[in-house]
Amino acid sequence: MRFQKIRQDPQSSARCGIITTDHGTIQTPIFMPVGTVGSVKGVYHRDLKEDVKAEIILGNTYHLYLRPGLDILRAAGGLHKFIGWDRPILTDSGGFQVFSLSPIRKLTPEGCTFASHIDGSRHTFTPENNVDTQRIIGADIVMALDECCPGDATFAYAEKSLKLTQNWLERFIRHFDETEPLYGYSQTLFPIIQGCVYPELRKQAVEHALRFDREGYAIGGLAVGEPTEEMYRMLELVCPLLPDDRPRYLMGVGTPANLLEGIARGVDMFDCVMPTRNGRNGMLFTWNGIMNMRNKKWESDFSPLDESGSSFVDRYYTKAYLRHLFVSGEMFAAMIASEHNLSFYLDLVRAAREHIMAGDFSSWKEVTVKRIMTRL
RNA sequence: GUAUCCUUAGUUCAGUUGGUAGAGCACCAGAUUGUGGUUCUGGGUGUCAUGGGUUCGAGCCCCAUAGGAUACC
Repeated sequence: MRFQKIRQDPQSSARCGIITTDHGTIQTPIFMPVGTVGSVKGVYHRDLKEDVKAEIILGNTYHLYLRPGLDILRAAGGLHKFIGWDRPILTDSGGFQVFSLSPIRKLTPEGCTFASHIDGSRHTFTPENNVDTQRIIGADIVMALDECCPGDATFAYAEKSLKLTQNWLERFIRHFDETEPLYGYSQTLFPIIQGCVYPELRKQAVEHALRFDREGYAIGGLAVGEPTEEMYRMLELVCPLLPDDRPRYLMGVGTPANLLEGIARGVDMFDCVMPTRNGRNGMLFTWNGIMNMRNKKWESDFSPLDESGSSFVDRYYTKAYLRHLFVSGEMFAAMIASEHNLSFYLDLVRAAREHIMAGDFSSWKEVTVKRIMTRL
């Protein structure tokens, strides 16, 4: 993997760049649709590429490890071949899922033991076997195994949690560097900066991670219960400490406003379930604001979904029709909403890139944030 | 035709010795940030079939009418 920074915004920390992987290039800032189990829910790969214009998607180690399992993934020749996606893929390690999904979990210095949310069976992730697992999945970018500390954790808990994450990171990197990719293309690994909302812990986390000199760094443990302003403060603290010539990935974030504010603070990569999950539940993000498509007000609004959107679905389907599909519980509703929202998120980061290149990102961001977060 | 039972929110139903009604679903709104097509939160939207009567007061008791169910001629 290679990152080439192309342009720095003079008024903010926003920047443009290009990530090059063996599965193609990614223009940053970028939003990465989440495809947990090897599927961006409800969207054809064809539409993801040609309509949404996704440049990279996510998979999840926790889910893929449980189903279909490593034997199938290895036999398929890795996740790219298994799902028929030839552009870059990033996999999360599953640390967050162990924290958010498993009914039973136990963290030890060795690793984390958890119960499957599918059948209750017990499993253990260690940094070492997690590397092996992500080698088998074969993503272009793999994430270190970490503990995602809750946003309201005490300093003492956050400090202890960070120690564990740092210990796991050392072992993860050691094993990663001792092993080889399995399918003939290269993989890179991003450490994850934790530290909750405590500046000294975040600083410590950055210093520790930088010792390993990796090709990119992730910022985790944000948008997990802390106020949004705290998240922005942490980004303002962490990003300047990270090397200018490496991409920064803010994990799990966020709203359209979060993306623009993150970009302004120096973030290059984002992922979030919001456009797809909230889309499935009827929430549409547009340049003019946010619509709840289930609302009665759209019942007989026969105007296009989004006049200023670039997706095929934006002009082809009407608001009244989409509301009808949601109220009727049709899966088609979720498909249309997902495609629209992902298209909007990708449009949003593309517009951000264009304004960074044009040199007017900051002023554009100020007016745009207000507009896109309006409730329609 | 006769007998018995039923009729309460959009719907399926609950409603105590008579004190002017409640639940599930639906509906209306809100939440959702490294995904379990979820889940959570808030909102009752009513001519108690209709018309009379008894009573201080009726969804409840009495009479009539309408509609429905079952059984027997």
